[in-house]
Amino acid sequence: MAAPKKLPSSKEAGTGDSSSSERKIPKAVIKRLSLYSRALQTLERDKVEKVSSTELGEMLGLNSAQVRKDLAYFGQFGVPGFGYPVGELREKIKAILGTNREIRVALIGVGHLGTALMAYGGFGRQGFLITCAFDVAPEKLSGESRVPVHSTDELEQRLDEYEIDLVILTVPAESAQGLTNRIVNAGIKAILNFVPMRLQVPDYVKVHYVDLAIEIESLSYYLK
Amino acid sequence: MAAPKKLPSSKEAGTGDSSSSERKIPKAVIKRLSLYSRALQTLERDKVEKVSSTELGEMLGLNSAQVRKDLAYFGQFGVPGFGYPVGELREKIKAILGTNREIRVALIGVGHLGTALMAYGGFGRQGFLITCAFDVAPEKLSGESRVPVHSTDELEQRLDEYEIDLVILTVPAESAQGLTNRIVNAGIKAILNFVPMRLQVPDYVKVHYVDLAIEIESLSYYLK
DNA sequence: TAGATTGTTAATCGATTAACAATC
DNA sequence: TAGATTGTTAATCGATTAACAATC
Repeated sequence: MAAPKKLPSSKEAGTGDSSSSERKIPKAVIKRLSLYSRALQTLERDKVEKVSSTELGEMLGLNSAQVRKDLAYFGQFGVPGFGYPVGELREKIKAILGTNREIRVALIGVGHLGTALMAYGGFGRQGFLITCAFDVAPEKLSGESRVPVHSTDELEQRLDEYEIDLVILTVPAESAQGLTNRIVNAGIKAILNFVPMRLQVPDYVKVHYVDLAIEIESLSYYLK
Repeated sequence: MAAPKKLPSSKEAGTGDSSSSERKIPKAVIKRLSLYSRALQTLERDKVEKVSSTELGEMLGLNSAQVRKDLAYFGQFGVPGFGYPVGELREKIKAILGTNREIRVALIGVGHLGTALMAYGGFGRQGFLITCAFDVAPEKLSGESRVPVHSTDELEQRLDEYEIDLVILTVPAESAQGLTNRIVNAGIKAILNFVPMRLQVPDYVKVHYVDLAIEIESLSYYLK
């Protein structure tokens, strides 16, 4: 295995400037931020120009205090007695999330689920572009797909070539860890993992797990 | 101060008792229960006969105290100085989850994602059987599919006919609430919802949300 | 017995909600 | 000004972790 490349250069070492003075943002807040973004998108489409924390909370099933507190982590976006300006707030949230630009995504594992995710419109709508895909047997897939499907042999150079930011992993469990090691070494820092297993990654890599079998199994507890 | 209240729970062995006297089980515990189940399945396959809370925790990235506490909600499954018997514990967890029997599932909305989920092996492996599917245009789909695809016109009678326990919802947002009302009226009590919107349901209906766009958008926060 | 590991209580940590002065 | 709603602090609630007596 090749040695890791460019880690984020050590600005943080010793200086302790930016990150130490900022309040730490809870993970749950980040997740709600993109809920807010989508709700605001809907309001914008409907030509609504302002929204209160109570209204936004009702749309999403959240407490109004929670909405205000979440937003206040990042600045003063609201106007007392008035509410929040819809368009402006959405832009600010997108900037915070970093989704005010196109995010380039690669998908590894073009099976049933992978194919469905490539065709799924929900990603593109939020500014995510599945740019290329990988599979062990690309030749039998490339015709079907709207995006190029490459061999996993070419993983490292293609991730670089396409300037990929984020990887969606939909491969068999046996190959998941090996591929993860390779993409991490290639500099990928965010993985959306559909493989039902824990991935070992360095601390600076963020993995989100989507575990369909667990979702359905834990649901069945409530059937009784 | 009064008499001691802790007693070795030998009376637990019988039938389930009234919910009012039971401690309430946190939602997070239920979700981990099915993680335990799957980990134990792996151990069983590998002919491992006992496991400690520490080992189980390491497999899943959980604290050993949490593992013990989670399991202790439901009884005394472990042996001090020894650990937990793998096969027995798995059986008990499956019984608690209610997945020690076949759970019959219907899928509504045979688009890309629906098709992928029908083909996805992970459900069947945990005892879930996708028995039938529904779509507004069943005729162009039924040939492709291994399970019968019915018109949504026949929703109520077919859910009854197939004795469906649980519904997976993969339809466009516009039709989601209407269909939800119908399946709830037909007696369905658990929904796995892939539609990116909140569903209005009575309190006794349990909905789990899988929101792919949110997962990926909130990931991108960590790219910077 | 000696060693290991449970079940459980107490301590800690984090997240949600209520309340209200500030302010538009 | 009068009414509305923010931002923020304090209170509450819930979940995780540490510690250890019980016990196999």
